[in-house]
Amino acid sequence: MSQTVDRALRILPLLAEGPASLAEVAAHLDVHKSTALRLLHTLHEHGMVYRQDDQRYRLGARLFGLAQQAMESLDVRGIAHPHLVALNERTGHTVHLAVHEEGEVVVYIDKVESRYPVRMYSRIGKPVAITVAAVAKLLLADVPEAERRAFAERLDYPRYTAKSTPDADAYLAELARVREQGWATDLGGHEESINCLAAPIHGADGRVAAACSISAPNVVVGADELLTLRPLVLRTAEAISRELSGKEEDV
Amino acid sequence: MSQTVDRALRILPLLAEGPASLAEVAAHLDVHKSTALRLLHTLHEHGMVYRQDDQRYRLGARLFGLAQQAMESLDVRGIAHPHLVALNERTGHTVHLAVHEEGEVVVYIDKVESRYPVRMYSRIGKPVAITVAAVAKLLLADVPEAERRAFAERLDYPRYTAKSTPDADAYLAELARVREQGWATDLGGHEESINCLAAPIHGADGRVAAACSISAPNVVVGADELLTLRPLVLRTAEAISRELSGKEEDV
DNA sequence: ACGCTCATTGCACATCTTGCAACGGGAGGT
DNA sequence: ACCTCCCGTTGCAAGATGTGCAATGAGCGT
Repeated sequence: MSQTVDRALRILPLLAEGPASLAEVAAHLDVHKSTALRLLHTLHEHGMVYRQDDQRYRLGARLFGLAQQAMESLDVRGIAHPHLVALNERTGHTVHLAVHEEGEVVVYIDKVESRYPVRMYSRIGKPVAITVAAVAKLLLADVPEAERRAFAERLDYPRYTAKSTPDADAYLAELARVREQGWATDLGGHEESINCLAAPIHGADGRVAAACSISAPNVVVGADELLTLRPLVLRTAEAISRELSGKEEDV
Repeated sequence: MSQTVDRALRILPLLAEGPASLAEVAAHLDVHKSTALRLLHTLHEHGMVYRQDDQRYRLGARLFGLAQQAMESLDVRGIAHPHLVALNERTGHTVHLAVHEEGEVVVYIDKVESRYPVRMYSRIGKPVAITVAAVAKLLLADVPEAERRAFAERLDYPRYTAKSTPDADAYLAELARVREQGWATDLGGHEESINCLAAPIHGADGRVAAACSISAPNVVVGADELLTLRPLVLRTAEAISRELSGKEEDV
């Protein structure tokens, strides 16, 4: 809606991919160099971009700080954290917390590392592999039918592994099942040797506000053994839901 | 420099503190509501802000993703990571990696958790307590004399603990010492019971490009015992420096 | 030393942004 | 149930603001 701001913001994803020179930025925006310069200048003053020694630009530290602060101020996160730690202590596995946001993105907003030496690669703030991750399935299974359908059609279905969700139809079927049963899994769909088990966290309005999961590599526990932890994960999610909905707000 | 973009960007730190309504945003910017609305709209389209159910705005998931991507594309980070993991494996303590950016901010860009049950609170992306953290001392000790002085004067010196750096003079003296000896510590200056030991990572130009540290609470190891790990930390930093400067780039 | 590329600045034009005023809808009070 | 108040939203005209051009300067490789 605002041309200038729109252009300025289009610079950020470009720089996220790696450093770029003024000329590259101008070309990307399809504007004159002087225009790009002024936009970069403004972004720079706000610490959103950083000018490295070779005069190329990359994203600035301010961005990290903002993202950080924003995540910490999320309600769910603060409430859920102790429960996630407890779950990690009882199972030893990596625990994740994720939320969905209209922009078609699911992101991890908290993580407690596995106590086993094998660690999986994931990071807070990272967009989740939406077509395969257990937490993503739960979050999307909750969006209204029509939207969900349109959304599924629009997605890419990367074949991370042989078990990855192949297409929209398979995904919608999976979402229906997940919705039905109230929990979700990802058995080797993202990384061949890693299994996840997730449960939904409900807000006061009954809708799915977040989802938490435990993940473990095959070498530590097999898929069936992981599934035996289902009651534990579900109970954790329910405890968080209750607290989030304020059903036990008192002292 | 660009008024519109400037206004749009001023919205972000406001929202980072917590959700705000349209009216609040407009008041904060000192502009008409309709103006604020259009800016928010543009930010929204880019996923930078999110509109919650109560119609108030908060920062959006896109921001997390951008920050994430930007951090992962930092050279130092990729190079340093395996070394940090190795250091963690040998000592068991929490390992941090931090960089400095002109905007007067030092941020953690990587972290490997302690293997001991006691964990410290810190998070990737978080701005570092600049006046006390060991990594901050190393990074600032390297900026040119004049700038360093001006900078130190401008800072606040929060008394986190009794051992926190009290004022600019003390800080400058500490920086001089750190510069001299080539490593830094924070002995209970940030949190009473936590000690850190940091070493500098040099870029190809010889300047300090980053710093890494190990941290441990008193209950696990005392300050003097932590200091015995100095050679290990220094060697880790040197290894990263060598690789970063391309002094052993080959196959 | 020369010529190249790339960042930077001043300026006049017009485009895009701005604030106003009017509309609409939801919540809360009577 | 009605009315009223508050807040978000929209159309529009005025002009401030952002834009592209062309010229300057800095840095680098030949």
